[in-house]
Amino acid sequence: MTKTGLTVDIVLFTIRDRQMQLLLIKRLAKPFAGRYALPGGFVLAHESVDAAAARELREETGLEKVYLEQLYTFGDPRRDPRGRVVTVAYYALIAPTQMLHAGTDASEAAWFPVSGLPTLAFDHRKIVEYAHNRLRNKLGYTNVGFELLPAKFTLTALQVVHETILGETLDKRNFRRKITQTGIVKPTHEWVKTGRKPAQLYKFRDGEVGR
Amino acid sequence: MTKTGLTVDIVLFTIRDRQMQLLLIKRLAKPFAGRYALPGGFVLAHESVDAAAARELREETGLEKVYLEQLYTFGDPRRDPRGRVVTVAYYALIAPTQMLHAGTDASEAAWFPVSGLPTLAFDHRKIVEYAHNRLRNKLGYTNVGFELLPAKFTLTALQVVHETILGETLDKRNFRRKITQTGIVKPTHEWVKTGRKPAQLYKFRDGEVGR
DNA sequence: ACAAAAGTGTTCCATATACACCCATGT
DNA sequence: ACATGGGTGTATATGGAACACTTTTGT
Repeated sequence: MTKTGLTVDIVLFTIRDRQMQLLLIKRLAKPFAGRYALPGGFVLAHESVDAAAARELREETGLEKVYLEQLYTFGDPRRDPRGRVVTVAYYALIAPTQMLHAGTDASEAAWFPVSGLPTLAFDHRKIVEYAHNRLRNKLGYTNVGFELLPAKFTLTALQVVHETILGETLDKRNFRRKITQTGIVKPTHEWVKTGRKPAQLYKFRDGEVGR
Repeated sequence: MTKTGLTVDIVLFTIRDRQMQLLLIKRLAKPFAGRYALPGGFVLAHESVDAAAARELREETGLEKVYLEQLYTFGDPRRDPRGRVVTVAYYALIAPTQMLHAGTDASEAAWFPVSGLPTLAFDHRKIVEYAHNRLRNKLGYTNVGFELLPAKFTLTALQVVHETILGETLDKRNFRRKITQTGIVKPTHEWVKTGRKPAQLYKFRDGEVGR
């Protein structure tokens, strides 16, 4: 029974300034010391792989109870110069209003727009692309979009989320009709002064959907 | 750096007698000796996880170059009574015309309809359900259906594939129009006497798509 | 002759798309 | 007053769903 190293890596997305952004951490240790990499680390002996992903995310960002979904497992024997390390990749989504607490190890973490990433360690570039694709597809048949917004949001903010993920502009009237007619959002009757004219806040159908 | 056991398991589907069927192998060794399980085994030290899946499938069935896609990684620490073993699950599709060669280890292999499986070893029941769902979904936006047919097939045979995967009957005229109008199949002008009236054989768009 | 599977069109409905103006407020 | 983002309706095109009969052959 051969044994292998097993890690998890997390692509943590948010939307800021109408751009998809993701969190990278500057590596302190070899290999790839000084390079940016995805948050992640080794799976411990007695935890599930899913739990390892949640733990690493918590340790490196302070985030709990975020949307976290397994992506794909990358198992090329040469993906890690230390030797055989298989990684199970996840992606996570948070609202830009959620703040991060610095990790216990004071490594340097920073947000980067997906369209302007530095050179990444390991095969993390490939993982990011895989995650970005998954997110785009998933937007079409699920409600993942809401995970990138706070509990209450304007319809324009929701549209910006969709436009940013899809990389194309959408017609305002068609978008609003589709969203409101499916009953997926409920008006809160609260109003915010975001631009000039106040906008109504909406919330996701049944409360907060696991946030 | 903790190390864990790593296996691959393969859900090999085919369609026979208008039923989804999958291949199971009776385990000889402990744990779960005597129980049926999915074909699979340990990932070797220097092979990629994908290669391990292809190798196990070849060793246990003689099949090469079949459609093989990674599904999901199951990492509950209690899923294997021997201790920590994470498995990367795959699913594979073959035409019912493709014959299997018995594996080198003369273990007992048999086809079972998905709707009448025996009790399975490990968490393999969960893996099968995951694979079955993936296949159903994937049929809607890809051409996986063709992987369950020989290179040349009648439109009725293709419809049976779709009906069997979806578990519902489809309208013949709507189905044929959709298939032929997208140009996804080409008529071969060969005819087979399957029922009473001869039926035309079609083939998938560009040759054999990796079979 | 009859049973069995092959083959073939049209209508309707739902959903997606294209498109432009007025409104409330802050500066 | 004007600039900014919020909010609203209609017409057309497209894709999916419902629906029944004729044809060819083997028995």
